Amino acid sequence: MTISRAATQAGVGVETIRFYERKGLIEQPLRPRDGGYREYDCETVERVRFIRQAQELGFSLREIAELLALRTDPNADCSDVRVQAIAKRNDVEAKIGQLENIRSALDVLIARCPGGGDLSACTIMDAISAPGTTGAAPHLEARVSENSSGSAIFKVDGMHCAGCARTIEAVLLTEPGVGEARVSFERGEASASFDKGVTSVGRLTAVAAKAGYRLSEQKS
Amino acid sequence: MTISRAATQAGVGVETIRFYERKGLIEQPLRPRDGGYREYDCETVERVRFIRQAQELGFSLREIAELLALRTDPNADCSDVRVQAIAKRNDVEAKIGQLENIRSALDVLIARCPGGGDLSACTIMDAISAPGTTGAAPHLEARVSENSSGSAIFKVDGMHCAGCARTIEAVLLTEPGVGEARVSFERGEASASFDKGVTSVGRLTAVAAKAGYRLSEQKS
DNA sequence: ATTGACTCCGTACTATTGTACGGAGCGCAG
DNA sequence: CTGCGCTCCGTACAATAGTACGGAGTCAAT
Repeated sequence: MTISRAATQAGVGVETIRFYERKGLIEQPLRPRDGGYREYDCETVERVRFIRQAQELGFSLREIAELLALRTDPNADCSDVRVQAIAKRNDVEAKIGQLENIRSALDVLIARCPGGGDLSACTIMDAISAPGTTGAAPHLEARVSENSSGSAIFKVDGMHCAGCARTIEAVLLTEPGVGEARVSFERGEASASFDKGVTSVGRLTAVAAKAGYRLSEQKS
Repeated sequence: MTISRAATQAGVGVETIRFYERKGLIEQPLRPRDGGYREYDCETVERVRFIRQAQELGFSLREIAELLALRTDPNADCSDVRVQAIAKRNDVEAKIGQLENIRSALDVLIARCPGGGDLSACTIMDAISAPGTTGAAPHLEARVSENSSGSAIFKVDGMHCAGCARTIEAVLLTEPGVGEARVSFERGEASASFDKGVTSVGRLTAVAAKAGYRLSEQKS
C-alpha cells in the first residue's frame, strides 16, 4: 500500500502521515531499498485511525503518543490507561466549568443590554471595561479578618482617572497579606485591610510608589 | 508613564504591550522626539485591561479588535455589540456541548474498564481502536429508507484484517447517497444501503476499488 | 560625565497541528 | 525508453498569542 492509499483509508492527508512519522507517532514503514517508496500495511492505517479517534476524545498528540507507547509496552497495565482516561475526563470537566462561567457572564451581559441606542450607554462595553461587576469576586470576600488583621486609609496623589484607582487596587492586591483594597478616584482615597504579620503600611505605600502613586496614611 | 509601568499596571508583560501595538490593538503613543520613549496615559492601560477582560470572556484578539473599533466608531450602535456577545455566547454553548459529548464518552469508557490486569483486555484501548461503539452513531441510523432506497451485498477481495473492513465501511460512507455500510472481515462480505437516485452499485464498487479492494455484488 | 537601568527595534523562537511547495527520484504502462 | 503520476525530502508557511534576544540608544541620577 502506498502512502496516498494509506492516507485515504485512514481519512487523513498524505502530509499528515509523514507528519506523524516525524513526530514519532507512527514508525516509518520498511522500504524495499534506499530511496524506494514507503510500503504500508493495515496496522499503520489502524494506528492513524486510533490517533484521530483519540483526538476526538480530546487527547493531544503528545498524550496519544503516551497511549501508543503503553500499547506496545509489555509491562503496561490496564490501570495505566484508566488513569489517563480519568485525568482527561477531569480536564474536560474543568474546561466545561470554565466555559459555563463564561456563558453565564455573557448571559448576564446580554440580558442587561438595552439592545439598541448609543454605544455610550452599552452595558456590555461597560462590563468589559470594568471587571468584576458581572459576577461576585470571591477572592475579595473570602478572607477578611484572618489573622492579625490591620487596615489603613490613605490619601492618594497622582491619580488621573478612575482607571488609576483600579490600578492601585490591583497593585495593592498583589502584595501578599492584603485581603481587600478599595480606591476611590473621586475622593482621592484608598483603603486596605491586610495581615499585619505579613505586610505593613510601609510596604503598601512602597508598592504604590513603584506604580507611580503617592500614598500617605490618614490616621483616624 | 513608561512602557514597563504601563505593563505592570495592566498586568501584562512589556513585550505584550508592544505585541498589541504591532497587532493594531492599541496605538503607539506619542513620543517626545524621534527615538524617544513611549509615553503612556491611563487610557491605554484601560484599553489593555479591556483586552484581557474580553479574552477571559473567550473573545480572540481579532474579535477584540472589532469591539475596540466599534468603541471609537461614532456610528456604532449598542446592538452591534449585543450581536457579537450573542454570537460568542452561542460559540461557547457549542463548545460546551462538544465537551459534554467527550466527557460522556470517556465516562462510558471508564465505567466499563475493569481497572486492572492485562492491556489486551483493556476496554478503553479497544474503544479507541474501534470507533463508534461508545455511543450512538447518529449518521448511521438516521436515514435508512429515505427516498428510492436500494441495497446490495458484496463479496470482498483484498481484505487483510478487521481494520480493512472498517476502511471499506468508511469509503463507502463517503459516497453520497449511502446510508449504511457494514463490512465483515470474517465473512469476507460487505453490505450497503443507498439511495438509488443518487448512487449505484457500480459507483460503490468503483470507490472500493480506488481504495484497493475488489467488490463483487452477490445477487440474492 | 558616566553609570546603570530602561527602552527601542527587528527578528527569531515557543507550542500545536498540520499544509503547501519545489526539485529530484521512483514505478509502471505504452 | 519516455512520459505520467506518485513519492521523497527538507523547508517554509498557516493561525494564535505571545516570549526572548542582541545591539544600540535614552533617561535620570550620581
